[in-house]
Amino acid sequence: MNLKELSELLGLSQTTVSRALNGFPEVSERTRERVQKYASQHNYAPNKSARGLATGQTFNIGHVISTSNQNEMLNPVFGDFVAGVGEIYSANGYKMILSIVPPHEDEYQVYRDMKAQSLVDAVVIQSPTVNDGRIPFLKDLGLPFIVHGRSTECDTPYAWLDVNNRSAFKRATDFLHDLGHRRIALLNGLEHMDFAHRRREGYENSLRSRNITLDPYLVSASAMTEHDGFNRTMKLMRLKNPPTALLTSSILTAFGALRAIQEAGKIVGRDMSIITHDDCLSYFRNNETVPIFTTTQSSVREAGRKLATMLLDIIANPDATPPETLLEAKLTVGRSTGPAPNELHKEK
Amino acid sequence: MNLKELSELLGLSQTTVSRALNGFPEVSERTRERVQKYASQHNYAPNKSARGLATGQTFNIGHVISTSNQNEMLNPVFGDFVAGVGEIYSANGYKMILSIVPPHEDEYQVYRDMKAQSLVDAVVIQSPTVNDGRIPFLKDLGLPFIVHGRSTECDTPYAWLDVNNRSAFKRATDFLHDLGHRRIALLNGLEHMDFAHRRREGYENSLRSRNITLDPYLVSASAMTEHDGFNRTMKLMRLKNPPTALLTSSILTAFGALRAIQEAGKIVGRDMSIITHDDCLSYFRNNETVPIFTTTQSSVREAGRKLATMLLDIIANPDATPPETLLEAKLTVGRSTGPAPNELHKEK
DNA sequence: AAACTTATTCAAAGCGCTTTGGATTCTTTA
DNA sequence: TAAAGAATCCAAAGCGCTTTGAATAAGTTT
Repeated sequence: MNLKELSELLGLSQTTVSRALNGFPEVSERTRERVQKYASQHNYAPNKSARGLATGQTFNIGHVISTSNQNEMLNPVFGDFVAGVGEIYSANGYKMILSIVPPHEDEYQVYRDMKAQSLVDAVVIQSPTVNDGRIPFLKDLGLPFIVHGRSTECDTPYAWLDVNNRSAFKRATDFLHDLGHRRIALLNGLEHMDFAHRRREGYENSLRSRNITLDPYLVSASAMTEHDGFNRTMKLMRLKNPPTALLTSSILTAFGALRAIQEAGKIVGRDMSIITHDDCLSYFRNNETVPIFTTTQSSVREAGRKLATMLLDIIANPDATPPETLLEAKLTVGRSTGPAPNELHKEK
Repeated sequence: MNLKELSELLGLSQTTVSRALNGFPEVSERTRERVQKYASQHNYAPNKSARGLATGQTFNIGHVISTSNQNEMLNPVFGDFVAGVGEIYSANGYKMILSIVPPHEDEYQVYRDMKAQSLVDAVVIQSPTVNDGRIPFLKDLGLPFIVHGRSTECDTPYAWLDVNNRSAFKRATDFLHDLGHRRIALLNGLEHMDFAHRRREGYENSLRSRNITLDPYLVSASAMTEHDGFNRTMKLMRLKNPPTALLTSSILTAFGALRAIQEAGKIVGRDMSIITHDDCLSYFRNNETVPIFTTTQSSVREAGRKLATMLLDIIANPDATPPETLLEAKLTVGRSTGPAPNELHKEK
């Protein structure tokens, strides 16, 4: 069923039917209703390609995921982010085009093609690094975009939505300091990632404000896996002078840390405190009456919803100044933090 | 840059340029090379909408994710599956269209629209249930598709790729029986899901072959989260006659179980054995020299690659009989299983 | 009743590509 | 050298929609 057939069926011209369905004012309510009835009855929907060709708008949004770096690791946050974004897209008639870039292939070429083929109206940049090259590139290419996160050292204005990672980690570290902890380890994500970079800044700011010098043995950066959290925590506990608290970048890492601590026969929240950032992943909720972990939390799904809304705004309004949104993470106290064990306790 | 401009630049007709780029034989190699050089030089790529309109092929594949059921829970497997599938798509010029269906909206309507709009050439069905209505629906609609998993009670033939869940769980249960375990708990996924249904069959088959009657207190079905694994294991350990081994459906659940066991001061692999199914999620590897868990493993990413390859075959060859692929999971012995504690041990 | 609005409707062009059927040039063969 | 056959290339139609500019019908005013 196409427009021609539908209009013949109705005894109207294609113009009128098209206008009726697209809500133009110059068609009477009576015929509009008749047209809509027939359309849904015969399950008519305009051909996407034809419409795209005629209007120049695709109603597609591109998401490009590069699997080249860090041995095929996928950001665990990916699923929930996409779910949040996708909700808004489908409520507004947009579709999401997901492009997986295999190892050793050029992510930039994907954007170039998307532009040349008129595949998408805009793209979303995920997992930005410090000084991310994609931002100037897309500006230059003239493809509208928004960044989930930010990119330090990128001076031109661009649209973004980010969690205030610096303040979140400053606050978390302060909280531990206030509990008496003096040796606080940071299990950070890979620090070329912008979010990890900022988290480290927050951590360092807190140390500085308390006049505590940073012990390089206490900070490490790597992929955010359970496995990794376990190994790094094991290593920390074997130090001559181990930390009394850990700050981790992901709930996955936190669970790894917890396993290590339990395996060592220690008790979390007494012998070792943990604060983790929590993206509120749907299959990893930290929402018991008293949560397992003390967290700085910020729902990545909700972030997706907000970001998508911003992007649709950008598309509708391309010449406005790029919007920016900074979300504050919420510090939620759970069972994984407690006062620093005193010297006596530590010695036995 | 469009075809018209490019052909004018080259002093050729649009026909010739189009044929040159699409590999038709009636254009000389010399002009083909010239055309290709100019095209890549000027970053020309055919407009996707125009091409789709002219050929009727979209080179899009639809993935529809419904978030309506089970309180917005996303299948944790989603990310890795999509990564595997997407690799094959992009190697073959296909794009993936991801459609998130918000709660309380009709997934079937999404398929209807995809068909009516000629949005996609085919779709992938994920997370099939027992007697999944989408299979007859899509057949009826005439939209090519493939199922990741299978659907018990669905009698018409359809294309699918699945892990042999029944044999995997039979084998795992047998393995535990061979270690002397007699009270084996099953922490299953939701049993309207086909994979969970089959896993339960495998479990029951093993019990039956050993003449062990099923204790309903030992089997439960729910979402596959860490939280849930923890709670269910806690409950099991509080039974008068607790199990000595657990069979879990996901590595997330397994980690929850492990946490519960450790928190109870027990040792995994001695006081309580665990076997879990492992989808080889990229951020949840179980690949140490001696893995933490004994698993039935099968990479969901690899499954995605295979499934995508099958689907492209179906598209190229629509009238062939629907292909079927059954993958066998690999039983990998790790540190989470050991002989059943003897009665003496159990009594203290 | 004529002139002017206003409300509806429509024919046709155009979006950028592929593809049919035909035209042109270049080789080969009789 | 002419005719036949390949090898190249091209003009134009068509895919299904939106949109421009014009036409018709109905309602209002003078």
